[in-house]
Amino acid sequence: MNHHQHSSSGQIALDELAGGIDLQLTLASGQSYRWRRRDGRLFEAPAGHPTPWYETVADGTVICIRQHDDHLEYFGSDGVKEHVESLLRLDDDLSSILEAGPDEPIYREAVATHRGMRLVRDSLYVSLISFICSTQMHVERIHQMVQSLMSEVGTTHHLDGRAYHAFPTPTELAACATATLRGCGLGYRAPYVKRTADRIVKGGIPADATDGPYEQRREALTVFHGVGPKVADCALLFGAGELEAVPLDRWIQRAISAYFPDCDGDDYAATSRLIRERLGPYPGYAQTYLFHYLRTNGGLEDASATGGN
DNA sequence: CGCCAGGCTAGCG
DNA sequence: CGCTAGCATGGC
Repeated sequence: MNHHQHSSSGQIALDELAGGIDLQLTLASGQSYRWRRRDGRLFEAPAGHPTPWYETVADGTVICIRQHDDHLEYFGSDGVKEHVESLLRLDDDLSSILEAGPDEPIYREAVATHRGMRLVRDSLYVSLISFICSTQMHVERIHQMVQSLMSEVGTTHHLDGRAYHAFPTPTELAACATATLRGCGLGYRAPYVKRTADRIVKGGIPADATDGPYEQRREALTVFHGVGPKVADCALLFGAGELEAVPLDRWIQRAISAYFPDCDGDDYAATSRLIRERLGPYPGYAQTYLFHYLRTNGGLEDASATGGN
């Protein structure tokens, strides 16, 4: 299949992107796990520019992209440019979004350290399965699991003699034996993924999970096995462009006790409301900066000790 | 070796 | 309802 696809390529000047972009940071910050770096070392910073190629397949379109000093270079099958713009949220005015964030020292440190990280825009389905895999797991290993699902179960596309793997469709996942999914490293999450894929094949994603108020959509997504409020928030933020969503994972919970103790509510929904009020007009963006900063810079070590002020 | 990782489910009281 | 043991797996 996909025999002679037309290829397409081009450039996007960085000064056309308000706030610029750090491609490596954006694709290796634990938001999307569908990207493969061609040198196989996604989580090591590249030596310089141009960066290695990053590649994936979305909606049957092969997408390759790398960063130069003053532009992004893309290459792939027809429609690659539109997919790049959408997947990397190139329409976001990053400088305005980051500036509008909360006037909190920990947030400003995170932005100063990781400026250029954009949110991604995957599909709800891809994010849902990816984050079902994410529970009790390191970011690096989530990436291994998803990459394994793509290469073992997903459809292989070819462009100019090179092979690219797509994220498996619900039908492809549902057709897998649980043992196959365990073979991809999913562990106890294998039956969660299988049952969720089965359900999507039979009934799709319910309408109240894709339309309506944010909190209702988060609740609606929990009908899927292996999906609680945190996984639902990740799916909505990274897979449905819901910038209101603030996934309350261990790191953010710790940040709340250390920096925003008054936002510690009685349950997930209550804490979510309190912290969202605190994080400015784009809570999901602020959360992603905090998460990445705390996870990679040990930003909580000294904070809990110096309680005073 | 024991602990931890972008939590959730099931089974208790 | 609220509470929590158990869950697979690999890296440190």
